[in-house]
Amino acid sequence: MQKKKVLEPREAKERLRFHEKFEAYLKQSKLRQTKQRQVILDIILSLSKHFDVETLLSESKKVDKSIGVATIYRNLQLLDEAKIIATRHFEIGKNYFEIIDLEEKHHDHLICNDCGEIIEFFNKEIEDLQEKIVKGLGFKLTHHKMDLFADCLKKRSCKFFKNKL
Amino acid sequence: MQKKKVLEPREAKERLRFHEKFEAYLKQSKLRQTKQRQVILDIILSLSKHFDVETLLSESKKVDKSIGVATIYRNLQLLDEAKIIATRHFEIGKNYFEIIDLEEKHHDHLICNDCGEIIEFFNKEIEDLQEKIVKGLGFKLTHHKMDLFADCLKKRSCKFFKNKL
DNA sequence: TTCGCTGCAAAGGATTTGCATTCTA
DNA sequence: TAGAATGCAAATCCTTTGCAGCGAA
Repeated sequence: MQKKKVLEPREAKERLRFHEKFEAYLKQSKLRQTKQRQVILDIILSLSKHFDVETLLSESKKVDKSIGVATIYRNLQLLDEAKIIATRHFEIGKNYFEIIDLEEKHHDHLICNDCGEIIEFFNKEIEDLQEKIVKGLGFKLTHHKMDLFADCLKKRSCKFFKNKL
Repeated sequence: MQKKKVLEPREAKERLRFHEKFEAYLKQSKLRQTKQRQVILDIILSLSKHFDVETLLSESKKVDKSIGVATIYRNLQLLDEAKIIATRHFEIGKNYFEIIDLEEKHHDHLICNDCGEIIEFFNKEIEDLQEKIVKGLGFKLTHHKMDLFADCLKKRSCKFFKNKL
């Protein structure tokens, strides 16, 4: 099993590559580069890997208070199409978005019951079993969603626990 | 791996057991039995195992046209607490509900990309791997959600395909 | 000078809530 | 009879849309 990924703050060089990827997508789709699009992607890259609309909107407004919700939603859709972010829904009625690593590695999620922290992991054995099961039922697997919910055994290192101190 | 479960129409005897379970929950919680609650549970038991609010509401209205949405939602919440149904969210913005078998067997889902049909399955190997992964990350698994999305290889037996004929 | 893009506000869809009324225990 | 449950409508929450004006190419 793959080790827990440690999320480092994004470096300038990496951010540039995301901007280039978005730019390329815009050009290819004959869409325009705008100030707002730059700001939104900038903010996304400064947020933690998993974020919600509310956070993105309020952070974006700090840079340019005229940015509206509609622009946020329209561009999240665009970034999803450009495969720069992926849309997730861990709970009812609320969307989460996730920055897709440039290396494009698939992974599943472990969600901490105590603090809601999301940990990514990948396990080849499970992926293989999924293929096998689906095939056995007469289908061809296209994609999947696997979220594991768990209690933290080392409460001291849990974000939630820290907040209680 | 467990075979695909064939869903038989619910027998009167089984329905009675669901009603008894709900009744017991209501009594224990010092809540009241009402005509609407009976109707709603009746309808749920007559629907396919996975259903949505819209279907439940329209079917319930056929029995008692005065039943309102609020009552439906309030009772779905209650039935969830009573562990008679479970709330699911396969896609954004729409909830699905699922009748929990009296035998209470856990299972995962395969969702057909063609017709949306939901097939249940259980695989011990995967369950064991999940435990192992989570433990390795310093957590204790409490529950999980695994949904596999797939294309149907036998289009002829696909609900979606049939509708096209 | 085009259109795509934006902000705003209004519209939507799903779910919830407030309240007067009805009804169960 | 108390207070739980209901139906209705209004209110929320999140997201989408329509439109006139703005701005990138």
